[in-house]
Amino acid sequence: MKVEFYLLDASYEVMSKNPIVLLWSINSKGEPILIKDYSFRPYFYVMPDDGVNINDLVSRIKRLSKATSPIINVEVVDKKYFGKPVKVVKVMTVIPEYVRTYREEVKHLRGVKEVLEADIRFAMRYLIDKDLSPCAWYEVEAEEEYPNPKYRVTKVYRVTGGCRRLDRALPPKLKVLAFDIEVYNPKGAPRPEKDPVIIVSAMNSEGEIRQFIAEDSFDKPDKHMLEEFVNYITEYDPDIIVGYNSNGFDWPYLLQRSNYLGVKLDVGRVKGGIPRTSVYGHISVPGRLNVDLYNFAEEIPEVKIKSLEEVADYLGVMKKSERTNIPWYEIYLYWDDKKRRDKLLKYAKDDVASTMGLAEKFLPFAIQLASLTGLPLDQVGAASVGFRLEWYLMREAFKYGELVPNRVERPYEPYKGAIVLEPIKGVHENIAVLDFSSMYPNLMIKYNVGPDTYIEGDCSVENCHTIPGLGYKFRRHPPGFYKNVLEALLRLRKKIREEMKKIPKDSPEYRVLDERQKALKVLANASYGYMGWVGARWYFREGAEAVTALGRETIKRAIGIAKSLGLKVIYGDTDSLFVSYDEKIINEFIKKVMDELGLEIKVDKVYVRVFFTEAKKRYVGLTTDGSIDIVGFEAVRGDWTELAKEVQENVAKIILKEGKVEKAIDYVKKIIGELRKGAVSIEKLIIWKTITRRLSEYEVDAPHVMAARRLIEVGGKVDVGDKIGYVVTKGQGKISARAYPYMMVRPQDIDVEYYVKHQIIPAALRILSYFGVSEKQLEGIGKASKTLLDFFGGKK
DNA sequence: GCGGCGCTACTACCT
DNA sequence: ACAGGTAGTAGCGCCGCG
Repeated sequence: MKVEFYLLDASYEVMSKNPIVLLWSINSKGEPILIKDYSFRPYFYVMPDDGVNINDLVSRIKRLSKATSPIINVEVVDKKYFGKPVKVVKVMTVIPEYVRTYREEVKHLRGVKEVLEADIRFAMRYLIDKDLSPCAWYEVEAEEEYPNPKYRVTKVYRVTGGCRRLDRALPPKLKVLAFDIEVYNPKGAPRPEKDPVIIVSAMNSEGEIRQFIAEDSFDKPDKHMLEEFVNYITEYDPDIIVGYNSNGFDWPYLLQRSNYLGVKLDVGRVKGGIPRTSVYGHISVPGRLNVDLYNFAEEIPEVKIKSLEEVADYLGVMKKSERTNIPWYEIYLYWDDKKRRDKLLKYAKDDVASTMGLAEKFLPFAIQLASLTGLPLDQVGAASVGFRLEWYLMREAFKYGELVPNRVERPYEPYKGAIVLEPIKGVHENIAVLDFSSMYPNLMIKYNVGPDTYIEGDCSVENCHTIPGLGYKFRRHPPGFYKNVLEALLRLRKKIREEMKKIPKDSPEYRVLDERQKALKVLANASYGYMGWVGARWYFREGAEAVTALGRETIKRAIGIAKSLGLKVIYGDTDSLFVSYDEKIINEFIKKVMDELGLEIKVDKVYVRVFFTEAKKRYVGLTTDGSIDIVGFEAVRGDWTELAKEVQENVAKIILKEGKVEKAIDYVKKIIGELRKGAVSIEKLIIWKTITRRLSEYEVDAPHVMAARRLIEVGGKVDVGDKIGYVVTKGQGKISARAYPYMMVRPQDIDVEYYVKHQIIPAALRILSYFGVSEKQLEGIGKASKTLLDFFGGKK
């Protein structure tokens, strides 16, 4: 019979010494089903040394076979390695774990150059070979098996025939369960062997919220509640479980705590299977997709502090003003005081509702990324950009008959990057910002850059591109791996964008396609960085170096064209140019760039006014719709106080919109006055900085490091990657000696003068000093400054 | 013993 | 744990100083 299914995840089990691939899926009715494939066997490739008798090697490999997992097939196959045809030996065994064993033995055989594709996990191997992607629809020839109570699914099938992809864009209705735990934490960081889980909140796709609450007993107060929660999960039977930082906190805590309590966290679709740590540091729940939404929040650069409430606020899921908030270090107080428990429950409810809200925002994109890269939904978020692209490349390599290179440790080799122009400082009016569209991917395509197209030695102009300044040569034909892959990605994206034009913008299909084209763009844009990443399987420094060299050449020639047309170039960075805006000339410029350089350049935006200091990568622009763009300055940095950022933004607005320097000065003075009066709340004075290594590894006692140490002294926990919020207190000497975690400081102990001198004044002067304003003027001792009119290029 | 200077460490940004 | 280019703050060692 034919079975239609939407693939969620793949895993495998070994039954009586045979591997069975398990395809966890949803059928057309939305029911969970399991499709088993008994026929697939693990394998890897062996690359022989040059001149080795391959048949002799084959027989020597055969002799390694062991009874527990025999080598069932050894054959010579034709593949390609970096584009060159090669004969390799394909070694097949039975039990997936034995790939490792045989790999090690084969590696040491005489005449073996390399062992390849032995590090691809079995379930993923299956998906690649069968061209199956998670989060896509298929139809397979299969037979129904007797129901097995071991699996919590409606039906179990056994694959009997082929599988084909269905052209169905929309996913089935997936059951999502959001959850969030609150833990008793009187000593700061909670300890699983001592501190109980006090509340578990769960919300399902139907919008129902359930809260599980600990008992008020001294002995294992959370045991019963955790059992109830486990029951609830299996009863609701979600396809996807989402949390916020659940891989980093909730799951590890639940696992340790349940271990201590003797509660079995039997929440998967395989009876008795418990969550366990898996690849990319994510936690895998058998048969379900455990997605940590924090991974996706990390990819929003606009949000600097990635707490659930900040991210939910930014995405419009739940406004900060509408939610109950309790600082984490006070949670236990709300639990201890029974009159305040209601508030704690409300807080927990808001958290889980926000989490579900984030799921609605992030999952559509995550689903597209999963179906594109072939990584299961629960891994795709946890995998870094480099790994996502790499999985995509591995799938493509299989289709081209290309062997996947091994990951090898290499030394870091720096190379030259892009050009950044010296800006012309001051205020400029009517400026267009032009960008090359996907400059690096297009250069890679145009010059056929890649490890397999690189030519050492002589090559004629008709046959090769030569990279300016480097002399590296890349053959023109045939296209290499990167070119093939990138063209396919860009072509597909173009096709999707065309399809989108045909359907209504508010339809679910439109949204799916939009998320898909975004995912395609992410992959294409990562290709250059990936090629220059020493950890990449397809690392190729000369290629990455060639791309940046071509980029520099391209932008230089574009500047030349702009100048020849009489456009004034104000600034430029990598693939962008800021030029005087004259529609006619700009159109001519765009055309000429296309004709002469063969690359597309487009007007990204037009600034009515834009202001530069002498610094690169920093400017403020007033757009045609009246909004202010701040780029690079303190106002957009997460490690400056809210107060300083606000001051700088307002100064920028006053200057660019109204041109009133005096007004800006008065405004800054007013804020300084308020600060000195104590009228500024402590939240606006917190400096947030990331801890990027273990505290013992720091060479200098920077303020945020000292603050982190002080947090640990009082029982707090600091992990690599955490942001520490500190304030500077009164006293003498180094700032680090006076930097304390904000929750440890009373408002009257804040060193207000530090904030005047090191936050407000520098942030304001960054812009105002160009207009002749001095620190003294902001401090109060007034002196006339120039008016903005003096600075508008020659106008009167 | 201490202020000034230059260098280094560190973080976060831009494309 | 995709790249290099850049700005900026604070710490720290060193120098000179009767």
